[in-house]
Amino acid sequence: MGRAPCCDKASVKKGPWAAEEDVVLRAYVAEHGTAGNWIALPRKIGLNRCGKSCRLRWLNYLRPNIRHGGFTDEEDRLICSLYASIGSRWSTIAAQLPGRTDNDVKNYWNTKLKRRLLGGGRRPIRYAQQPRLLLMSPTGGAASTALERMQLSVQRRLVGLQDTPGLPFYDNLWPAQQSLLSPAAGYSGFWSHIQTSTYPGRLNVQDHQHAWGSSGGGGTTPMSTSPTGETAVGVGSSSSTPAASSVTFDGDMEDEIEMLLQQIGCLEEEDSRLLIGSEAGSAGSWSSCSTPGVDSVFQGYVQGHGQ
DNA sequence: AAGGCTAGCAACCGCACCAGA
DNA sequence: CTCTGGTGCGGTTGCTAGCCT
Repeated sequence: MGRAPCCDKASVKKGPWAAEEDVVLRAYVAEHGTAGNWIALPRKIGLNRCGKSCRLRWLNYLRPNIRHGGFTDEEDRLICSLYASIGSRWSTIAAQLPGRTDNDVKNYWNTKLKRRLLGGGRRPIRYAQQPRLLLMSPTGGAASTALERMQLSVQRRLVGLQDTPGLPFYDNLWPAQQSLLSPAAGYSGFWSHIQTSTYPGRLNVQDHQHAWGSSGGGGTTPMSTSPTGETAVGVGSSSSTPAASSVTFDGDMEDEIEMLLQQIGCLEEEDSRLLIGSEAGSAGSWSSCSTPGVDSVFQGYVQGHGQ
């Protein structure tokens, strides 16, 4: 049984806002503010609208100092960098862009940036003959899109992962990193974010959290090394030994990801090879990203979810 | 000129979280 | 502690204008 709807959807007006409605809403909010109750607001001012609709209209369109369109190159870079580091946290990303709304940023990403990054000239995925880094989904399948793999790569980089064959993922982290990322320490947001944004409906965070257990460490190994030498990176696999998918990505796909990462200006060429290839090497630092501020946003995001 | 297609964007939907009763 | 209402957020939908054939 679901909760009661916030309004009578059958009787409230839906669809595009009329200019008169905008005037009424803008005038009221300018004079009285929202008084902290959007649900009651439309009744007060005689608008036949849902309170949530009023709030959305105000936040995304009527609020002062809103900018629409005309995204600058700097904003493009910031959006791409933040998306790669924290995923589709549009409100967080929008907060870094004065005058931009989360809806605007989301639409801009979905219609322009994503297309620009992944658009024209995509090569078909070929199936590899040689062992390569596998970016695993929790169900054991490879991450299906270049974006997903890009996110996983960056996330892997962000937790300081290094390729050490035979060592489970979490055992491979520094103690400080383990405690930072441990759900036991209260930091579950990062993983739940990964679940919802990277693997909607496919990632079992609880399984992932189980990987630490109460004593931390052991159990599920979201990163594992397969018997064939393929290194699988996953988050919260429900299997203690994630089956290596038969799907791997050959040079073309790696080229594509490398290109994407280079396009958003976050990786030096040498670095991206370390990320994507199976060679051992240091994970580098996100602070080397050419877009200023991304590190601090990510750290803030981490801290915010750790409280 | 007309029909189909696509991109862009405003708005809706549903879920999660939080605070207060 | 539980319930309930309000809010915030991300994903999705649907409309419209412009482009293409």
